[in-house]
Amino acid sequence: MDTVTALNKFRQQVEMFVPLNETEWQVLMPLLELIALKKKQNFIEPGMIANHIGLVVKGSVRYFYVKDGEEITNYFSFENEFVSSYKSFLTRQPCSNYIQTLEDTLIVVLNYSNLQLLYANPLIGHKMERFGRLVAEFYLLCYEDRMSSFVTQTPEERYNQLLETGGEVLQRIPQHYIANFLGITPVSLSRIRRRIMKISA
Amino acid sequence: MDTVTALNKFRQQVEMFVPLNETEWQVLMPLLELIALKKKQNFIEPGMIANHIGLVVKGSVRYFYVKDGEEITNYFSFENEFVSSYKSFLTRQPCSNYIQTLEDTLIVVLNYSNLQLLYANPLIGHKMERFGRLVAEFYLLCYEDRMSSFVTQTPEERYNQLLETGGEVLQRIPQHYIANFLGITPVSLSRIRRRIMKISA
DNA sequence: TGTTTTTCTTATCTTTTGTTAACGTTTTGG
DNA sequence: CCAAAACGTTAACAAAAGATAAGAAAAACA
Repeated sequence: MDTVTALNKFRQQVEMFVPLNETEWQVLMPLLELIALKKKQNFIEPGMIANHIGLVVKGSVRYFYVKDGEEITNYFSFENEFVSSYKSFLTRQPCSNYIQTLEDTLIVVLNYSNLQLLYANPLIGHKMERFGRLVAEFYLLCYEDRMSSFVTQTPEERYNQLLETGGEVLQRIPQHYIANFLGITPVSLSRIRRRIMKISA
Repeated sequence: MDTVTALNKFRQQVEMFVPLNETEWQVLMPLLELIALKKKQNFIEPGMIANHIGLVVKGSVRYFYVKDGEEITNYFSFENEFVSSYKSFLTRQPCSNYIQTLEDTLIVVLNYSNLQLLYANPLIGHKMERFGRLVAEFYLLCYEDRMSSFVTQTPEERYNQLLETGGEVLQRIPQHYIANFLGITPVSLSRIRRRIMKISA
């Protein structure tokens, strides 16, 4: 994928939240960079301060912690989704997790200080603040749903719901990552799958 | 607590995110309302569209779903915290949970259409958008932490962490609500507490 | 292609949690 | 102040999940 296509996908995704006129795009565009990562490369590592917020224009990433030497997968970002260690990015504190590509991945990024400049820019600041608000609100709702699912659903219910909503993406992700995502062990997910098989068979 | 004091607490809390000059406050203030609720009254119920975002200036509330006739407590808001069914408020879809006071409670609220007017107001829109963004980002980080805790921690670890961070607020909340909040049953929390007692004794 | 690594399943055993019910205590509300 | 409701603990049993290990299948890659 060439740079122009990548930048256009970024623009298109921003416009899902706020429309941009040509002038505004000309202010924003020069501040973007394109990062290409091979499979299993890290976008961020523990100890680093997340300097970029990005949009995955091709490929996918997973977020994971290392606890007692074990990787625990926490989240994913796929094509046309934003990617960052928001906590580190927003608080300017060192990150505590990895973000690693699951396949060869292209990410359009905007760095922290440039974003602050945009927020403060009278030409485009109001609209960028709105954009930032709407993105944060969007993810707030995603997180709220997932948070609730841990309280109101059993692991089996969470897995069934993921099957319904997750779509084809699930086929591309190793199952033990999904197990982590659901808050259970890979062995336990395997048992849940067998239970479901027996019922539907 | 009188209205003036309540409104001032609201202003003070907004200024934790963005400073307001007197002119701006004079724009914002007339749009606020004060809601007083007695203990166990509902701030919102399933089926309603959340029309207000509020700040708890006195008292506390809990969020809960009803599943199979059972109340499942999901979240709390205490003094100086914002309160709303964000999903319903932001998406304009009917709410699926209750928000109910735990004690006599005062809430300063701003309704949806007034907030949209503020966002669109050239005088104060940029700053209000920023305020909205920062609040959303703040809760995003809270939710992210809680979400992670379900993936990376055991119920016992979550309870221990809650003891460390929760402070005196925990004393005021019935334990079975806390159990729900941790994603376990009241019986199980009781056992966890006994296990901890034995270890520390 | 063939070898190594990763992934998934299965089995066994242990630990934890859920479920239900009983009991004593505390709180609530008339 | 008293009766009713709510709350927390405990017990017993069932169900589910964690830990560990082994083996088969699939994927990676050289």
